[in-house]
Amino acid sequence: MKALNYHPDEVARSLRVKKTTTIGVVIPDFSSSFFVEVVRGVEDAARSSGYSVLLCNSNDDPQQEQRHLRVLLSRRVDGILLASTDLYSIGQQFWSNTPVVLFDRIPNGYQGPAVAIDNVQAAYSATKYLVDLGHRSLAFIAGRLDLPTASDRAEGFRKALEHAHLPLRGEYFKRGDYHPQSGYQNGLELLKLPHPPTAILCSNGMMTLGLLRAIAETHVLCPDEVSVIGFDEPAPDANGFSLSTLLKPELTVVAQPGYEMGQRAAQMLVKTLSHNGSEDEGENKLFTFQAELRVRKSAAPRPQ
Amino acid sequence: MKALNYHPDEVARSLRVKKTTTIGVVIPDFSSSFFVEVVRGVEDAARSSGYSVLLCNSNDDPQQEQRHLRVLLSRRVDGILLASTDLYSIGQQFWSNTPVVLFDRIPNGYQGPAVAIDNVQAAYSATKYLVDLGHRSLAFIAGRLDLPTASDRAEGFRKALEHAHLPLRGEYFKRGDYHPQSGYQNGLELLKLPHPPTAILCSNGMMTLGLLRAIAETHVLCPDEVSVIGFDEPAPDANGFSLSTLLKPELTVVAQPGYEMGQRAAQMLVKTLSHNGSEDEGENKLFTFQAELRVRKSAAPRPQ
DNA sequence: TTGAAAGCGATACCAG
DNA sequence: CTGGTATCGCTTTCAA
Repeated sequence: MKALNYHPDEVARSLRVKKTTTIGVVIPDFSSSFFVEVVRGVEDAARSSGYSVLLCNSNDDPQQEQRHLRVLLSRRVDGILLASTDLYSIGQQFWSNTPVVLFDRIPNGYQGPAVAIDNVQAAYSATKYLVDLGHRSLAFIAGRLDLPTASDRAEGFRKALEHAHLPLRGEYFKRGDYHPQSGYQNGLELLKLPHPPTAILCSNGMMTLGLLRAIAETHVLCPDEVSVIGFDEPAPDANGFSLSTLLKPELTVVAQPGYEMGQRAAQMLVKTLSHNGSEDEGENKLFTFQAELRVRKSAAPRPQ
Repeated sequence: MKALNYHPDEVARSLRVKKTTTIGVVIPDFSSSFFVEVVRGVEDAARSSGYSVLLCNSNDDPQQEQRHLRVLLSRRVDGILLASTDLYSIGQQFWSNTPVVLFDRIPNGYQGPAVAIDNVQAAYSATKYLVDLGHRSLAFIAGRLDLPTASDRAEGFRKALEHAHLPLRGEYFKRGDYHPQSGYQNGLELLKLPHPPTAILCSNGMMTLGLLRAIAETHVLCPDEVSVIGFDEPAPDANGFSLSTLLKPELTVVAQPGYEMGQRAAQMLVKTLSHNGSEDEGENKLFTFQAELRVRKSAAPRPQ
């Protein structure tokens, strides 16, 4: 029979059994290698459970995100993985009874299933690492502060300074928007200050790209004159071959386990689906990964 | 009505109207920033035409690719975008009447709709560029030679040497598999040769990652002792912020317009779908992009 | 213009 | 166990 290639109609089947064995994934930025890694993890885990993946890119636009979610719901995906660009809405409304697992961007106090890293801790230890290297003038380039990832990292930075009894100077605290241009712009401003910082912590990979460009253009020496730690590997590292290790100074970063986060999020969702929505399975809370400080060469002891 | 959030059931609709407004995309490697760029282009173009995207990663495994295609067909996607890892099968069987647009990897003599770059030409001009810099000992790291992308690039390399009346030495022609490890391994072998080449052309981004690592480890100076040109940007360049420009020597590359290729492929597919399968619309042939040689610093005149 | 009925291709159920 | 039939939620058609 099937030798003469017959493919059972999955859409008819889906209509009847009321499930599509499909999960929807919404990410805010397809240029970011962090989110690409997450998607890779999701795809792998989903496939190995027999699920297909509908991929959506909101491009950090709340309207597009809403439209994507509507489409996914219309298509009757069994569940949704979401890194929302519009957390306020997420927190407020419950737009459906389709299970959702949030990743990376989680509203404060969110009770549902989610996976993320401990951003406060991650930024704290990166900052402490710089302090321990002797730096006293530390700058921070923040992301969109309406997002917990950004505000938590800022919080971690603040806390570390406080514990070290170092002042937090206003001109050393920059607000970016997670995109490369803002890393570049804020980087330039920091480097051209009368008293530039001797170390900069940058809140994500895209902005780090911009910051590195700013450093290159101003011919400031890194790490001799300024130390840099970035969040995320700015480029995917395949099989341990990471571009970050080949950069002018090898880049010291706080690396999030993107692939594992994606895998885990997908697994949590699939488990919820097989338990058929029985919400409180114990697994249904926030799962927190630990970020890893990858010490390379871009952060060095404070120059004299 | 819809104020009380009602989402029309797209799966029931699909069953009735016999179309899903969904396209399937199968890529061979999710670590490769080239394919990620393609997917980004596909996603954008698809969404703007109202299509959703089912994403599949074959991981360069023919079996997985077959399974993915079966699933996509079962799910009644309206069309498929495919960079196949198993071109022989593609050329032979016509597994369905679901429209397919091939991208990047096209069997020789394929008659259907497809988008790619002129790989012979791309490798030819990169090689000629090296020859014009005075290099006489040129090496080439090939990809999987069963793939036209790989064999065409090899062909372009050969042709350029021939036109320059330069010999093609066996130990300078390496076979890789498009993965980083093979770029690393072959790179080491080349660099440790009694008479190492003064220039290396590397067939894709992943292998270039490996090659750069080999160069770093052996402390060979690039471009002073060996010039390097890679295919593809090994990292995504977001809004003009490319990591390649921040590498130890800024990397000279042959860049494929991945995003545009993805867009174009999706557009071709969508057009075919709206013309309802009337095959020969004039648009339905191979669309060829031009690769761009991005001259930076990793390729320099031959050392004395 | 509006409303009722048939049917898309599977599954699930019930009777034979 | 085998086979006929209702059903999923929508579009389409046809009749009123």
